[in-house]
Formats: sequence, C-alpha cells, structure tokens
Amino acid sequence: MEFEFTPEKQRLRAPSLRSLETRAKILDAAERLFAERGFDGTSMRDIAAEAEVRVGLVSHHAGNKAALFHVVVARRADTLAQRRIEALEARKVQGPVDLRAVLDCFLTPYLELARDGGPQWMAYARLVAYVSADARWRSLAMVCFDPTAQRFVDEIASLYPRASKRRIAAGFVYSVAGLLAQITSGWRVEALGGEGPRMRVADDRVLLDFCVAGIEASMG
Amino acid sequence: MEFEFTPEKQRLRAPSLRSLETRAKILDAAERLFAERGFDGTSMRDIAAEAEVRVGLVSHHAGNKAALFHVVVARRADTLAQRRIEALEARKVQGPVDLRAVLDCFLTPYLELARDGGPQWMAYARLVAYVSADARWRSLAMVCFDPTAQRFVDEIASLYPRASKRRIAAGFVYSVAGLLAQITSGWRVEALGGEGPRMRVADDRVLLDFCVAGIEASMG
DNA sequence: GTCTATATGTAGATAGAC
DNA sequence: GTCTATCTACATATAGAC
Repeated sequence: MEFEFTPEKQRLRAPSLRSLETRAKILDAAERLFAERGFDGTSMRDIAAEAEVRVGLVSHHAGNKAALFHVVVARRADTLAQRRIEALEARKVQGPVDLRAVLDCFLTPYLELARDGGPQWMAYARLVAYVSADARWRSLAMVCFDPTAQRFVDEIASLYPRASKRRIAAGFVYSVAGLLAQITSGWRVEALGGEGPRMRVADDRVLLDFCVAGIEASMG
Repeated sequence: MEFEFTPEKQRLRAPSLRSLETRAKILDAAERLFAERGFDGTSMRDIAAEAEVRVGLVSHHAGNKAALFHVVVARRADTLAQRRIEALEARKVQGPVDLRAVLDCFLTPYLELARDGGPQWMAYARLVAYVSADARWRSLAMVCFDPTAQRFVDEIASLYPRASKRRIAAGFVYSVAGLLAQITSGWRVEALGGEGPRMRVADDRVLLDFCVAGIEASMG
C-alpha cells in the first residue's frame, strides 16, 4: 500500500458554509478515531458514522484515506509548531536564553494544550506516538515535525558550540519521547509510583528538570 | 472488538516435531509483521504468506488473531525480563548498587539484544512502542512489562528513601520512553544531528548518562 | 497436522440520481 | 454537495476431506 497522495485540485469556486461544516465534522471525527485506533484500525465507515455523515461524503471531502490521515496529522502539527516558535522568539527578545529556557519553549506549549486545550490535544499525542512508531509514516513525520525540531536542536547547539551536535540531537530525541510519554502514559506513572501523593501541576516541572539535566549530562 | 482470549486447552499428546516447526515459523512471521505494521495493519493471510504456510494453519496453531498477538508480545518480554532481573541480582551480589548501576541493569540487556541479538530484537522495540501507544493493549502491557518495571522502580526508591516515589516512577517512565526512542528512532537522531561524526557504540552510554542525570534531577 | 473450500462480514472507492 | 447503490477485493474464521 502506498501513502503518497496527489495535491488538491484547483477549486472552481469557494465552498459553501455547509460544505465547510461537513468537512470540519469529518476531520474532527477522523482525528478522534485515528488517535484512538490508528490508521489501520479505523475505517472510512467508522469515520462517517462518528461524523454523522454518509460514507461517500468522506471520500468526497477528503479524497482517499491516506490523504485524510495526512491532513489530520498536519493540522495540529502546524498549530503546535507555531506556538513553539513564537514562544522561543518571544523569549529571545527578552535577552539571552539558556538550555532550560529553550526546552521550556519546546515542551510547555504542548503540555499546556494537552491540559487546557480540550481532550483532542491529549489524543493527538497518541497519534504522534503512533506516527513515530510506524516506519510507513516516516516521511510524514519528517515533514510535520522535523523543521521545528531542527530549529530547537540548532538553538541548543549554539549554546554549546564545543559539544557534539549528534549527542545534542540524541538528548533532544529522548526528551521528545519523554514528552509524549508524559502525555500518553500518565496511567503508567500512576501504576508504578501509585503509593505516593499525586504530583498534579508539578508534573510538567518534573519533566523539564529531567530533560534539562539529561541533555546537559549527555553532552559529556 | 475484544482482546481477551481463552487459556490454551489441555493437550492430549505431545506435539510432533513438524508441528513445533510450523508453530515457530508462524510466530516468527507474525512477530515481523506485527512489529512492522501493527495489529490492524497485519492480516492472518499476510502472516500465513510470510510463514509460507496455509491460512488455516495459522488459526489452528495460534487460535485467533488477538491470542497470536498476545503470545508474540509475551514471548520476548519474558526473555527480556529474565535478563534484566538476572543482571540486577548479579550486581547486587557484588556489593551495594547506586542509581547508575540499577538503570544500567535495566537498559543494557535490551540495548545489547537490539545490537547483537538479531534484527528481530530491534523490530520488537517497535512492537513495544506500538503496544504502549494503544490504549486497547494496556492490560497486555501491564501483564508483560509492569512487574519488571515495578521491581526496578522499587529498587531505585530504596536508594532514595526520602524522595517522592511518584517522581521516581515518572523519571523511570521517561527513561523507558528514551530507551525505545534510542532503538526505534536512530534515523531521527541522524536527521537532526547529522552533521557531526557518528556516535557508534557510545550511543548507549549517552542514553545512560541522560537517564541517570534526569532521574536524579527530577527527584528535586 | 495439514489442506481445500467456503461462509460471512467488511474494507475502500466510485458511479450516477437528485 | 449530498445521497443511494454497488463493485471488487480482502478480512477472519471454520468445516470437513485427507
């Protein structure tokens, strides 16, 4: 099976309001189901039912299934990338940044969205984890996530001109994995450390401490 | 869809040699495909073809698809758990352990198997990542992985009696995520830090440094 | 234990009426 | 843009001959 898709054809006229609503319902439904059950675990019929729409409409609005998946993944990736870059730019205007500040700009936007942005943002982390684990989506992951990641790795590298860039990249990849784990695997922390009191809001601070110290140590 | 399965029925007599070979071929084939394409992306027909066996035989030997998946995941989990526990016991006989030693006993067996144990062990990491990302397999993950993880979290907690166990558990979960990322996302490190020289064997050391410093820092 | 054949359901995609 | 209907392929599972 191939996951390539053709670019959208030129629209002949602006879509109607109803059409836009239908399209939005379909994208939202697809997002929920893809995040929950993955690409292969979700059928076009499931999506149509979840969106309360006929099956044919999903094809009509989204093209084929792979194209729909691509759009769903990219939509939130763009929002997220924008927030992260903005946070970094804003911080740099205030003065010189350090490793903690840079990592904070990367981690916090997602943690805030996962906490306050509605349940879809938590589900999206699972979708990202799913995409990251599956080699078939590698090129999609590279398009959606790597430009921002590269920007942050470069930023960190500029703080440590004598350190190996590869080690920094490795530390950054571990940090991203930790971020996804934080959002998707809260239950596991609960299961393993359940006796103690809840960490609540401090969770995010723990992750940041972990990643900052980890990257510093891994540069050797 | 339910993922429960009934216990194996009592065998009436020992299986023949040929039967055992067939069963092994099926399990190996299923493992390769599940790791590559996930549960829903793999059909029983794919597995039969990969194992060079008729479709009916897969059902005959493995029962249904969910049971087959369960067996495949559990098989290597047992091997891995055993090596990890053995490493820890051996180290404790030699004298008191510290955080680095405990984490080393957890991380290194898998890293060694991924490097020297054949390509299947690398693929298995993707399978584990896949299982971890999908809520439907949570109970399977708990059965296969949590007992060992709990043992190591307790071990670390005993080293830091005054630290919050929850924070230790969080740091441990981040570390596991980093371990899986190390094995499955080498390409990403390559893409993000590609300019520098390769890290080669030192990779594993970088991960260990990262996790040790990270956990120490996250205990606050 | 193995193989053939098939029962039964669902998949993605599209054609054509409105 | 929407809806109905349908095409073709493939899914899981099982029944019964050898």
